[in-house]
Amino acid sequence: MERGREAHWQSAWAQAGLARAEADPSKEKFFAIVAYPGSSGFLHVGHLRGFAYADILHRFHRMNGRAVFFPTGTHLTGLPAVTFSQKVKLRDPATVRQLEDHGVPESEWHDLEDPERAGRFLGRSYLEVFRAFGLLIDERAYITTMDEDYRSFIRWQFHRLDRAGALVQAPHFASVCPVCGPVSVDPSETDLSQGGGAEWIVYHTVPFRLDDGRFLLAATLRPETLFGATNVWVAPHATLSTWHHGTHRFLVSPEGGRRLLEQLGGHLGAEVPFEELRSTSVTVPITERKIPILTSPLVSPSIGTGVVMSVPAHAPADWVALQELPEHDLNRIPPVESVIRTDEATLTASERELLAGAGVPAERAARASGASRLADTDALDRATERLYRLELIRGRMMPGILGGISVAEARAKVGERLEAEGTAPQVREFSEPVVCRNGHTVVIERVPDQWFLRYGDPVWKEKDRTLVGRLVVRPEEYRRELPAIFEWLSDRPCTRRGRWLGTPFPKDESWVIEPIADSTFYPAYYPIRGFVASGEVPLSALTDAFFDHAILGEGSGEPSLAHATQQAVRQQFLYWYPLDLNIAGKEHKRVHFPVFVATHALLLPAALQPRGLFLHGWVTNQGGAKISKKEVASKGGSVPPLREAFRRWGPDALRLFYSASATPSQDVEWDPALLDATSERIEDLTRLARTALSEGGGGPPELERWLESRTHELLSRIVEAFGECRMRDVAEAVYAEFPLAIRRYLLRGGQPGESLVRVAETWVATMSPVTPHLAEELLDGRLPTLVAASPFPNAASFPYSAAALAAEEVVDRIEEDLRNVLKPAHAKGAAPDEAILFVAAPWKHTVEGWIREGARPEGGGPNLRDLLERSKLHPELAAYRGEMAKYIARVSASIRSEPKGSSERTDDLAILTAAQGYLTRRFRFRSISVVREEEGKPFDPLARRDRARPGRPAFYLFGGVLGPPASAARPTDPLAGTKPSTPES
RNA sequence: GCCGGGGUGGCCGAGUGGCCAAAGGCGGCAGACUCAAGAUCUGCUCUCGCAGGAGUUCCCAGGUUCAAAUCCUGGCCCCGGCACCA
Repeated sequence: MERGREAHWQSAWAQAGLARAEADPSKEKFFAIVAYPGSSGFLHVGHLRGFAYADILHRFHRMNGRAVFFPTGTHLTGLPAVTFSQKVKLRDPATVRQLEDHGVPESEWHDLEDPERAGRFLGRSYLEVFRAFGLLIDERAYITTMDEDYRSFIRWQFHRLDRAGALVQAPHFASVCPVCGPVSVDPSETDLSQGGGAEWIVYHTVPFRLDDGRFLLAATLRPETLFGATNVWVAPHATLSTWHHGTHRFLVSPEGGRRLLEQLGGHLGAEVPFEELRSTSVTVPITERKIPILTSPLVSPSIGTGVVMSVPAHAPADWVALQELPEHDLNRIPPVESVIRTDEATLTASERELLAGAGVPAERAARASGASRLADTDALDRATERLYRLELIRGRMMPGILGGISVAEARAKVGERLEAEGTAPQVREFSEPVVCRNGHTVVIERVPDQWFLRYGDPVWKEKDRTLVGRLVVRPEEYRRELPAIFEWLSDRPCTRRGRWLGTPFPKDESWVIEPIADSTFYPAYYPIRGFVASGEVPLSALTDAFFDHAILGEGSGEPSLAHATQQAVRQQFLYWYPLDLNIAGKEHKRVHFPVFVATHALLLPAALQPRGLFLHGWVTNQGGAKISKKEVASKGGSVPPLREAFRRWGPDALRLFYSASATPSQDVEWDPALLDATSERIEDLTRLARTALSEGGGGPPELERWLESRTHELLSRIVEAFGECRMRDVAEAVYAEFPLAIRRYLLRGGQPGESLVRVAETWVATMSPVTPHLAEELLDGRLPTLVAASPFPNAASFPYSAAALAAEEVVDRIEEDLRNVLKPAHAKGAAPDEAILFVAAPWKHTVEGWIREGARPEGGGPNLRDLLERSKLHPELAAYRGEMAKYIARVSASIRSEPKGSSERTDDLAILTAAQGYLTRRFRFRSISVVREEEGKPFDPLARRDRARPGRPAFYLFGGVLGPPASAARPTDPLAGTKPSTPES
């Protein structure tokens, strides 16, 4: 298709008003959304997959006579737009290149330095992309989350949540930049310049008591190993801070002290040089053992509390540190003994390898990993990780300790016991340094008065469960997982402090509602938005009373607004709600979907609950990773920006690519070569469709019947697949199997004509949901309306004939059999070019029917004797009784593994006679004759004719160099250079 | 660790007990058409096979069954999630 034609059809759809959702009580409705995109930058090819699915479904339902509503919006809440505007301000090179790629004139850049304006600008750019992609979105309902009306809606929503008791305040830990405020630590590094991959590590602490009542507070991931503690480590030349918490005094490194202060409060007191403690010892909690304090370079004061519990039997680093210890220190520590055992028999090969040799486990693991000095940090880390993991999974405590329970249990038990004493708080830390955009180190801080949504509330959860049980969820794997996701769903912080975009939290405007929390219920606002956009409902009327009435049917509505208007709003809402389908990428599995479902479950009555969720995979780069913005660049980048993708392949190729290259649940790998292939495929189909739509004499009636039956079959399958959102199956049927059927028709000698044209028009119409531009282009001028506005083809308008399908299968089957025999023959240089086909005698039909009746699914065929007995009741079969036994024996063995399917009785003689010309041409034979098995005296030296079965004729091949057949002179290689014989009709 | 999903031919990817040696696409090879190229069409693309067949395959090892890619047991490996991320 000429590239410009897409724009032509898009404006034709716009002119016909196809995208405009019109409530029509005489029609069923279909209302689906795609989770609206955030505003972190320009869209790329990865973003369009969900939109493609949504549009395909909306188009399908529109063609089926439903009123459809496909709205969208832009999510401006949070930091993404802030960050984007910041990058514009700083003229970040990658961002500048994007602006240039998208043709944004430099004069407008200044405007984009404002976060809200930048976000709105990005939202508008998304709409342009959607139009160019051929989406039929009703833009009258377009929202951004910073629009005044949307914020009124959100305020109302939070009032309702509050009234339902869903909001609570509680202490919370959060990542915070001490200078810039709260930040989100995630791989997209929106807020960060470093450390997006950081995880939270939660350390247990172990308080080692000094004689004067102070505690040396060690941090550890494995509190259960305290039974094997031989000493405590601090860094050489360390100075320790005193952290006062409650009535207790703890000695920790200065950094550790600050961390505890941030997370747990208290205050910091005197600094203590380690020298003061050098010769003292401490008491291990629980065991009450006395152990020394020693120094080692293995300790980093900045990690944890800067104090380390040494367990040389189970921590490779401790073991190695011990080897480097001066004699006089070594003498102070108690003997090293294992406190955890692992059962040799349960180990895998690689685990056994880790624990090979003699010594305590840490010693073995260090040896196996090649770590002998503290300087071997990589090897030590490896040894540590493997041993920790192994002992956690397989380990049990030694029999004398805690009764030999498993390590996992022991860890929980020891942790609990320590905490119960009030002297062993947990301390959190990032797994790697995290640095904010402005270069400050991000820390974890306690927020005492964080607002939460109580998703964990048991009463609420019960409502979730009920709804989840009723939801239609695709794909199936996700449906299975969903109940578990709701079990895990727990209270979520729903507000933030800082310079985020968003709606101020109604109960306390010093907070801003957090991005996930303000996008849980918004589909309910879409049906109303049109009234606001048109001015029918002024902003001032968007009060709680208004929404109570419009969405919940409660109260009498907003007094300042005409009753009739409010009735209309309410009707509109009730027409479109419930939402039929919420479509989103798999990243929303645990983010958006659960809270979307939960909020609906809480706020709406059963009849208005959402009906379906649809989760799709990503578009990934060639490594299988989700596409990131960095990869998108017109030059050199592996993923082109959308404008260029549309220019190169056209929107239809992209849409087909998204639907056809993987099941919706799977990721599709972005591969330009595949896009090239897809767009070529569209060209192929175009040619085929044009041929099929041309004038001509038609084909033999039996062939047309077959084509129509195939069309019937395919249409049923397509409609069914649409209904279950199996878009890949749709694409396969429409873009692979349908053309295959048409090619077969042409190959079999069918000509374009009335029948083929009707089929081809139908076929092209089925393309309209997935490749709408192509469909319009091909049927341009042939339909009274646009294809997108015409009814979806109906299988019932094509007669279905099982006999016609069965007949074609007979031809297909004989082709396959002939090919099978010809292949080895040709390999040997033989080239038969004449064939006699023997059609099975009528009695075989009868007998084969009996065999099928008698075949038992659990195996074993019918009894030979019974069948022969039965045949005695049929005098007309008497003559064949001899052959019959042989035939039954041969056939009943193989019949079990044949399809039980169509027992359609075929008139093989008529079918093959009709296909004679085709077969002759196809195999470039000189002649093919079809005879009844029992008739005449055809040439059959190999006695093949006995093999004939109903639907599967026997044959004898001869000619070429194969044999000395009836006629003598013929070219030795009839395949070479021979023109196909002209088909007789 | 816990929860979930997986491992299929050169590649992508269908396929949940029987025409499955396994759809479809991509790639490759060959042929037809053509002065030629391209496009298009046709065939082939695990091994063997002068008669429609046989052998060995769907991560590995066992098992159930007349029959296993599909069910069961054990193992190995991979991916995702478990956070103030839309």
